[in-house]
Parts: sequence; C-alpha cells; structure tokens
Amino acid sequence: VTPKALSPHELEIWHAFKKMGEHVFSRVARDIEEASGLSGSELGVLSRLEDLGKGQLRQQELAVSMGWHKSRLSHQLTRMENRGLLKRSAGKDGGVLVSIAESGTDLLGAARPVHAASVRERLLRRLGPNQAAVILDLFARLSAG
Amino acid sequence: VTPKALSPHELEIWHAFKKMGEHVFSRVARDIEEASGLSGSELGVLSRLEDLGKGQLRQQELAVSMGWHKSRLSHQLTRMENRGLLKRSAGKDGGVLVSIAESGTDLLGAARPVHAASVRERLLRRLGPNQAAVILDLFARLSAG
DNA sequence: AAAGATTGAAGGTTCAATCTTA
DNA sequence: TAAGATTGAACCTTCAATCTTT
Repeated sequence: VTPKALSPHELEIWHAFKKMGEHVFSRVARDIEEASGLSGSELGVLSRLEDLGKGQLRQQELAVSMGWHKSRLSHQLTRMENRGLLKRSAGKDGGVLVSIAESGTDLLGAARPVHAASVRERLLRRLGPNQAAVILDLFARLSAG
Repeated sequence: VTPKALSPHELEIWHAFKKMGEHVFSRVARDIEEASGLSGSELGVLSRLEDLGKGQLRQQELAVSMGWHKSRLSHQLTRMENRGLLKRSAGKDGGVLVSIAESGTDLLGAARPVHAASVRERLLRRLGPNQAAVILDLFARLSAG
C-alpha cells in the first residue's frame, strides 16, 4: 500500500483537535497554579484523597482511580511528599497508605473553587447548544476499540 | 463570591474532554514511534524543515511555525542534534540555520505515511457526519478571547 | 512466583537568568 | 540596546529494571 498524505482539510481538523486541548488545559492549569501553587497533577491526587478516601487512600487504589501506571504515581507522590503535601506510610497488607497533609488540605481548599470557575470559563461557557453532547459522543467513539 | 463546585454533569463533560485528547494523542504518538522511532515533536520539527524550507530553516522561523517558545525549541534541537537527525550552523545574519540530516530525511520518509494513516484511524474515520465541523467550531470558540 | 512499589535514564516543557552579537 | 539563542532547575511522563513482601 501507498498511504496518501493528509489533505489540507484533514490537516485542518487534526490541527484544530490538537490545539483545542492544549489551549484549554494550559489555561486551566495556569489558573489553578496562580491561585494555589498546585499543578494539575497535584490537584488531581489531592482531590481523590479527599473525595474517595477521607484524606487517605491505598496507593494502588489511587493509581486505579487516576488511570495512572504505578511508576507515574510513585514519582508524583515522591515529589508531593517532598513538598509536604502528603505522607506515605506502610499499610497492613503490604501496600502503601497515602495520607493528605495539612498543607495539602489547605491548598486543595484554595484550588477547588478556582478549578470549577476555570473549567466553566475556559470550556463550559463556550460550548454551543449541543456541543456538550457532541463531546460526550466523540469521547465514546474515540475511546472505542 | 462562593463559586459552586462542578456538577456531576459538568464533571462528566470535563472528564470526557480531557480523556478524548489524551487517548488520541498517545495512540498516534505510539504508532509513529513504533514505525519510525520518532517522537511526535521530532516529526513536527522534521516535517517543517522539509515542507517550509527545503530541508533547511532559520531557527527563529521554525519556532514561529511550530508556535513554540525559543527555549523549548532550543532544548528540542539539542536532543535531535545529539541523535543525528539535524545540524545547526551559523546563519549570516546572526541567527542559526537548522538543516535536516540524512538520517532525519530517512526517518521522516518512514514516519509520514504512518502519521497520515494513524490520524485517519484514531480520529478522522471515527467522526460522525457533522463532527468534523463541530471540532472546527469548537476550536474557534475555545481559542477566542 | 506474584503483587505492590521504587528507581534511573531519557525525553519533554516551562521559567528565569544568561550569553552573544548585530 | 535588542534580538536570537542557550542553559539550568524544576516538574512531568514512560520504560525497563529492580526491590520487597506475601
């Protein structure tokens, strides 16, 4: 086979799809960072600790809930532990227990409303009448095997 | 003001929007990497060198065409120069001239058709009747001030 | 052996500081 | 001075290799 190159129109769609995400994510991340000093990853971890556990989760559960590989989470937790946002301790079953620290709780409290406002400002309020539905449909189509 | 938290429906949209991009990009990048050994960034740089210059561009033009900051491009070019994909030389006007190397040309030739096929498989063919148009509209809305 | 977790290396991105040269 | 470019630090992600404990 000799696959054809992408047409200008195909390239335009691909380009828009790429830039769309980059644009929104970078702005939301910046809003959160400016208001709380937390990165997007840090907010994700702290939110789950508070929402899914009561400030405490097994590392393995945390990994699954984020959809992250263990290695990625391990590196992330190491950085966050160094920043004093959380603590790790030995669980009774051989696993590791991750607990949110006081400064983590404080920053999370500051970041949550900013996150909500930013997602509304950068994405939700800009969606046309049926575009939210299109996004959900698109997500399903693109994620399907 | 006491901003409200995101509703479950808002969260669902935000989650879908995030995962959608991650899913598609990681698969396209993997397809390219497996076929050519090039990363997405490397392919972007090499493509522009071949398409916009004739294998040679001023570093500054390259930065503008990619929409990258000079620092980001500098780091990227350093890695690519170390891999033997391109060469840098002094331009006559004080700038730097970036030239694609033989191995860069070869890998680019291998990666191009794979990239086109992957974008079609991972994104384009999955779009419903009007979804391409929705993406273009969404891109415009989200990029607007 | 299998599960849970860590580590190091390499690539990527951003920021601020610095260097170089027209 | 101003433009073009580099550098180092910090953060992020992935992969393969390695522990550690059950």
